[in-house]
Amino acid sequence: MTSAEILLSNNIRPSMPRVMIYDYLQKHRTHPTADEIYSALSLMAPTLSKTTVYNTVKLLTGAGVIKMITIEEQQARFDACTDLHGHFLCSCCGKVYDFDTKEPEDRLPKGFKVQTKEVFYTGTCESCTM
Amino acid sequence: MTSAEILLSNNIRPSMPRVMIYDYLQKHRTHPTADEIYSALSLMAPTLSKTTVYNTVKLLTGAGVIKMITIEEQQARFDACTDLHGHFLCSCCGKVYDFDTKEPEDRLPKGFKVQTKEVFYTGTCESCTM
DNA sequence: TACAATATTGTAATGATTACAATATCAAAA
DNA sequence: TTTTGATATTGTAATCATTACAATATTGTA
Repeated sequence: MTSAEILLSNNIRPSMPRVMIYDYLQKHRTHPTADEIYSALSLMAPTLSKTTVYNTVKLLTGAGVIKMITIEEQQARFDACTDLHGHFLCSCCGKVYDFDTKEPEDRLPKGFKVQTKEVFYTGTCESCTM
Repeated sequence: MTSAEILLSNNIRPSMPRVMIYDYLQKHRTHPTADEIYSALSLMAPTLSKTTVYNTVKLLTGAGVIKMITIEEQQARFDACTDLHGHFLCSCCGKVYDFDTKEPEDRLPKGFKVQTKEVFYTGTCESCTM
Protein backbone atom coordinates (compact mmCIF):
# COMPACT_ATOMS: atom_id res chain seq x y z
CA MET A 1 0.00 0.00 0.00
CA THR A 2 1.30 3.40 -0.88
CA SER A 3 1.38 6.26 1.59
CA ALA A 4 -1.47 7.92 -0.27
CA GLU A 5 -3.56 4.76 -0.03
CA ILE A 6 -2.91 4.44 3.67
CA LEU A 7 -4.02 8.02 4.23
CA LEU A 8 -7.10 7.49 2.07
CA SER A 9 -8.09 4.35 3.94
CA ASN A 10 -8.04 6.49 7.09
CA ASN A 11 -10.26 9.11 5.50
CA ILE A 12 -7.44 11.59 5.16
CA ARG A 13 -7.25 13.44 1.88
CA PRO A 14 -3.79 12.64 0.53
CA SER A 15 -2.62 16.13 -0.25
CA MET A 16 0.96 16.64 -1.29
CA PRO A 17 2.29 17.87 2.07
CA ARG A 18 0.49 15.08 3.91
CA VAL A 19 1.86 12.38 1.69
CA MET A 20 5.34 13.86 1.86
CA ILE A 21 5.28 14.02 5.63
CA TYR A 22 3.91 10.53 6.08
CA ASP A 23 6.33 9.22 3.49
CA TYR A 24 9.20 10.84 5.29
CA LEU A 25 8.23 9.16 8.55
CA GLN A 26 7.87 5.82 6.82
CA LYS A 27 11.34 6.06 5.34
CA HIS A 28 13.16 7.68 8.25
CA ARG A 29 12.70 5.63 11.39
CA THR A 30 14.80 8.03 13.41
CA HIS A 31 11.85 9.43 15.41
CA PRO A 32 12.28 12.94 14.02
CA THR A 33 10.86 16.08 15.58
CA ALA A 34 8.43 18.34 13.73
CA ASP A 35 11.29 20.70 13.09
CA GLU A 36 13.47 17.96 11.64
CA ILE A 37 10.68 16.90 9.31
CA TYR A 38 10.21 20.48 8.24
CA SER A 39 13.90 21.12 7.64
CA ALA A 40 14.31 17.98 5.57
CA LEU A 41 11.22 18.48 3.42
CA SER A 42 11.48 22.21 2.89
CA LEU A 43 14.54 21.55 0.78
CA MET A 44 12.38 19.88 -1.86
CA ALA A 45 9.18 21.77 -1.10
CA PRO A 46 10.25 25.32 -0.32
CA THR A 47 6.69 26.57 0.21
CA LEU A 48 5.99 24.06 2.94
CA SER A 49 5.25 25.81 6.20
CA LYS A 50 6.11 24.61 9.65
CA THR A 51 2.52 25.10 10.69
CA THR A 52 1.50 22.55 8.09
CA VAL A 53 3.95 20.08 9.56
CA TYR A 54 2.47 20.61 12.99
CA ASN A 55 -1.08 20.42 11.65
CA THR A 56 -0.31 17.26 9.75
CA VAL A 57 1.47 15.33 12.49
CA LYS A 58 -1.40 16.21 14.79
CA LEU A 59 -3.90 15.00 12.21
CA LEU A 60 -2.00 11.77 11.57
CA THR A 61 -1.53 11.16 15.27
CA GLY A 62 -5.22 11.64 15.91
CA ALA A 63 -6.03 9.15 13.17
CA GLY A 64 -3.59 6.65 14.64
CA VAL A 65 -1.55 6.51 11.46
CA ILE A 66 1.57 7.67 13.28
CA LYS A 67 2.53 7.80 16.93
CA MET A 68 3.79 10.69 18.97
CA ILE A 69 6.50 9.83 21.43
CA THR A 70 7.40 12.05 24.31
CA ILE A 71 10.78 11.33 25.72
CA GLU A 72 12.54 13.48 28.24
CA GLU A 73 13.03 16.42 25.93
CA GLN A 74 10.97 19.43 25.20
CA GLN A 75 10.12 18.46 21.63
CA ALA A 76 7.69 15.78 20.55
CA ARG A 77 8.98 13.06 18.22
CA PHE A 78 7.04 11.09 15.66
CA ASP A 79 7.11 7.47 14.59
CA ALA A 80 5.37 5.80 11.66
CA CYS A 81 5.60 2.48 13.51
CA THR A 82 2.48 2.33 15.64
CA ASP A 83 3.09 -1.13 17.11
CA LEU A 84 3.95 -1.37 20.78
CA HIS A 85 7.66 -1.00 21.28
CA GLY A 86 10.11 0.63 23.63
CA HIS A 87 12.51 3.43 22.84
CA PHE A 88 16.05 3.49 24.03
CA LEU A 89 17.88 6.82 23.89
CA CYS A 90 21.63 6.48 23.89
CA SER A 91 22.87 9.18 26.21
CA CYS A 92 26.17 9.05 24.40
CA CYS A 93 25.31 9.37 20.71
CA GLY A 94 21.74 10.59 21.03
CA LYS A 95 20.35 7.92 18.74
CA VAL A 96 16.96 6.44 19.58
CA TYR A 97 16.73 2.67 19.22
CA ASP A 98 13.55 0.61 19.12
CA PHE A 99 13.17 -2.58 21.07
CA ASP A 100 10.54 -5.17 21.85
CA THR A 101 8.57 -4.92 25.04
CA LYS A 102 6.68 -7.46 27.05
CA GLU A 103 3.22 -6.80 28.34
CA PRO A 104 3.50 -5.71 31.98
CA GLU A 105 -0.24 -5.16 32.02
CA ASP A 106 -0.75 -7.80 34.69
CA ARG A 107 1.07 -5.51 37.10
CA LEU A 108 -1.66 -2.95 36.83
CA PRO A 109 -4.25 -2.60 39.58
CA LYS A 110 -7.44 -4.51 38.79
CA GLY A 111 -9.99 -2.77 36.64
CA PHE A 112 -7.63 -0.54 34.75
CA LYS A 113 -8.00 -0.41 30.97
CA VAL A 114 -4.94 0.40 28.88
CA GLN A 115 -5.30 2.70 25.89
CA THR A 116 -1.74 3.75 25.08
CA LYS A 117 1.63 2.60 26.32
CA GLU A 118 5.04 4.17 26.30
CA VAL A 119 8.25 2.52 27.37
CA PHE A 120 11.33 4.67 27.36
CA TYR A 121 14.85 3.75 28.34
CA THR A 122 18.04 5.75 28.48
CA GLY A 123 21.58 4.43 28.53
CA THR A 124 24.46 3.63 26.27
CA CYS A 125 24.08 1.58 23.14
CA GLU A 126 26.36 -1.24 22.14
CA SER A 127 28.79 0.84 20.13
CA CYS A 128 29.01 3.51 22.80
CA THR A 129 29.43 1.01 25.66
CA MET A 130 32.45 -0.61 24.08
CA MET B 1 15.46 10.64 57.91
CA THR B 2 14.16 14.15 57.55
CA SER B 3 14.06 15.93 54.23
CA ALA B 4 16.93 18.15 55.34
CA GLU B 5 19.02 15.11 56.23
CA ILE B 6 18.33 13.50 52.89
CA LEU B 7 19.43 16.65 51.09
CA LEU B 8 22.54 16.91 53.26
CA SER B 9 23.52 13.33 52.61
CA ASN B 10 23.42 14.19 48.92
CA ASN B 11 25.65 17.21 49.45
CA ILE B 12 22.83 19.66 48.91
CA ARG B 13 22.68 22.53 51.32
CA PRO B 14 19.23 22.28 52.91
CA SER B 15 18.06 25.82 52.43
CA MET B 16 14.48 26.65 53.25
CA PRO B 17 13.11 26.62 49.68
CA ARG B 18 14.90 23.36 48.92
CA VAL B 19 13.56 21.62 51.98
CA MET B 20 10.07 22.94 51.32
CA ILE B 21 10.09 21.76 47.74
CA TYR B 22 11.49 18.34 48.54
CA ASP B 23 9.08 18.03 51.44
CA TYR B 24 6.18 18.90 49.21
CA LEU B 25 7.13 16.19 46.75
CA GLN B 26 7.54 13.68 49.56
CA LYS B 27 4.06 14.41 50.86
CA HIS B 28 2.23 14.89 47.58
CA ARG B 29 2.66 11.86 45.37
CA THR B 30 0.55 13.40 42.62
CA HIS B 31 3.47 14.01 40.25
CA PRO B 32 3.03 17.78 40.32
CA THR B 33 4.44 20.16 37.73
CA ALA B 34 6.87 22.93 38.65
CA ASP B 35 4.01 25.36 38.44
CA GLU B 36 1.84 23.31 40.77
CA ILE B 37 4.66 23.14 43.31
CA TYR B 38 5.12 26.88 43.03
CA SER B 39 1.43 27.69 43.42
CA ALA B 40 1.06 25.47 46.47
CA LEU B 41 4.16 26.71 48.27
CA SER B 42 3.90 30.39 47.45
CA LEU B 43 0.85 30.52 49.70
CA MET B 44 3.03 29.88 52.76
CA ALA B 45 6.22 31.38 51.33
CA PRO B 46 5.14 34.43 49.34
CA THR B 47 8.67 35.43 48.39
CA LEU B 48 9.37 32.09 46.70
CA SER B 49 10.10 32.60 43.04
CA LYS B 50 9.19 30.25 40.23
CA THR B 51 12.78 30.34 39.05
CA THR B 52 13.84 28.88 42.38
CA VAL B 53 11.37 26.05 41.91
CA TYR B 54 12.83 25.32 38.48
CA ASN B 55 16.39 25.61 39.78
CA THR B 56 15.64 23.33 42.68
CA VAL B 57 13.86 20.56 40.82
CA LYS B 58 16.70 20.57 38.33
CA LEU B 59 19.23 20.35 41.15
CA LEU B 60 17.34 17.56 42.91
CA THR B 61 16.84 15.67 39.66
CA GLY B 62 20.53 15.90 38.86
CA ALA B 63 21.37 14.55 42.31
CA GLY B 64 18.93 11.68 41.83
CA VAL B 65 16.91 12.68 44.87
CA ILE B 66 13.77 13.11 42.81
CA LYS B 67 12.79 11.93 39.36
CA MET B 68 11.51 13.91 36.42
CA ILE B 69 8.77 12.22 34.44
CA THR B 70 7.86 13.30 30.97
CA ILE B 71 4.46 12.14 29.94
CA GLU B 72 2.69 13.27 26.86
CA GLU B 73 2.20 16.82 27.97
CA GLN B 74 4.27 19.91 27.58
CA GLN B 75 5.15 20.25 31.24
CA ALA B 76 7.57 18.11 33.19
CA ARG B 77 6.31 16.40 36.31
CA PHE B 78 8.28 15.46 39.40
CA ASP B 79 8.23 12.46 41.68
CA ALA B 80 9.99 11.93 45.00
CA CYS B 81 9.77 8.18 44.46
CA THR B 82 12.89 7.28 42.51
CA ASP B 83 12.30 3.53 42.36
CA LEU B 84 11.42 1.99 39.02
CA HIS B 85 7.71 2.14 38.45
CA GLY B 86 5.28 2.82 35.67
CA HIS B 87 2.86 5.71 35.41
CA PHE B 88 -0.68 5.32 34.28
CA LEU B 89 -2.54 8.46 33.24
CA CYS B 90 -6.28 8.11 33.37
CA SER B 91 -7.57 9.80 30.25
CA CYS B 92 -10.86 10.29 32.00
CA CYS B 93 -10.02 11.91 35.34
CA GLY B 94 -6.44 12.96 34.59
CA LYS B 95 -5.02 11.30 37.67
CA VAL B 96 -1.62 9.65 37.40
CA TYR B 97 -1.35 6.24 39.07
CA ASP B 98 1.85 4.38 39.89
CA PHE B 99 2.24 0.71 39.19
CA ASP B 100 4.89 -1.97 39.37
CA THR B 101 6.86 -2.86 36.30
CA LYS B 102 8.75 -5.94 35.27
CA GLU B 103 12.22 -5.76 33.84
CA PRO B 104 11.97 -5.98 30.06
CA GLU B 105 15.71 -5.50 29.85
CA ASP B 106 16.21 -8.91 28.27
CA ARG B 107 14.41 -7.61 25.21
CA LEU B 108 17.13 -5.11 24.56
CA PRO B 109 19.74 -5.76 21.87
CA LYS B 110 22.95 -7.24 23.31
CA GLY B 111 25.48 -4.79 24.69
CA PHE B 112 23.08 -2.06 25.69
CA LYS B 113 23.42 -0.62 29.17
CA VAL B 114 20.37 0.87 30.83
CA GLN B 115 20.68 4.09 32.81
CA THR B 116 17.12 5.32 33.19
CA LYS B 117 13.76 3.76 32.45
CA GLU B 118 10.34 5.20 31.92
CA VAL B 119 7.14 3.27 31.49
CA PHE B 120 4.06 5.26 30.76
CA TYR B 121 0.54 4.03 30.16
CA THR B 122 -2.66 5.81 29.34
CA GLY B 123 -6.18 4.53 29.78
CA THR B 124 -9.07 4.57 32.19
CA CYS B 125 -8.66 3.75 35.86
CA GLU B 126 -10.93 1.46 37.79
CA SER B 127 -13.37 4.09 38.96
CA CYS B 128 -13.63 5.62 35.48
CA THR B 129 -14.02 2.27 33.72
CA MET B 130 -17.06 1.33 35.80
C1' DT C 1 -16.99 27.24 -14.72
C1' DA C 2 -18.53 28.55 -10.07
C1' DC C 3 -19.12 27.59 -5.30
C1' DA C 4 -18.53 25.63 -0.97
C1' DA C 5 -15.59 23.06 1.76
C1' DT C 6 -11.17 22.01 3.13
C1' DA C 7 -5.88 22.87 3.18
C1' DT C 8 -2.03 25.60 3.49
C1' DT C 9 0.50 29.45 4.80
C1' DG C 10 2.59 33.32 7.63
C1' DT C 11 2.42 35.89 11.52
C1' DA C 12 1.45 36.62 16.02
C1' DA C 13 0.32 34.65 20.51
C1' DT C 14 1.00 31.32 24.22
C1' DG C 15 3.18 28.75 27.72
C1' DA C 16 7.02 26.21 29.74
C1' DT C 17 11.59 26.74 30.69
C1' DT C 18 16.14 29.04 30.95
C1' DA C 19 19.66 32.92 30.94
C1' DC C 20 21.25 36.46 33.29
C1' DA C 21 22.25 40.03 36.36
C1' DA C 22 21.23 41.96 40.83
C1' DT C 23 20.45 41.10 45.52
C1' DA C 24 20.48 38.31 49.57
C1' DT C 25 22.19 34.73 52.49
C1' DC C 26 25.48 31.58 54.27
C1' DA C 27 29.93 29.53 56.22
C1' DA C 28 34.33 29.98 57.58
C1' DA C 29 38.43 32.72 58.62
C1' DA C 30 40.39 36.48 61.05
C1' DT D 1 31.80 39.12 66.00
C1' DT D 2 32.95 41.04 61.67
C1' DT D 3 34.55 40.40 57.16
C1' DT D 4 34.68 38.15 52.96
C1' DG D 5 34.09 35.06 49.30
C1' DA D 6 31.04 31.61 47.74
C1' DT D 7 26.61 30.11 46.97
C1' DA D 8 21.30 30.89 46.71
C1' DT D 9 17.42 33.35 45.49
C1' DT D 10 14.86 36.49 42.95
C1' DG D 11 12.71 39.07 38.95
C1' DT D 12 12.85 40.14 34.38
C1' DA D 13 13.77 39.23 29.90
C1' DA D 14 14.90 35.81 26.42
C1' DT D 15 14.22 31.33 24.15
C1' DC D 16 12.02 27.64 22.04
C1' DA D 17 8.25 24.48 20.84
C1' DT D 18 3.71 24.69 19.75
C1' DT D 19 -0.87 26.71 18.66
C1' DA D 20 -4.39 30.33 17.28
C1' DC D 21 -5.98 32.83 13.82
C1' DA D 22 -6.91 35.05 9.69
C1' DA D 23 -5.84 35.29 4.84
C1' DT D 24 -5.01 32.85 0.75
C1' DA D 25 -4.99 28.82 -2.09
C1' DT D 26 -6.65 24.49 -3.55
C1' DT D 27 -9.81 20.87 -4.12
C1' DG D 28 -14.24 18.28 -5.28
C1' DT D 29 -18.58 18.70 -7.02
C1' DA D 30 -22.86 20.83 -8.86
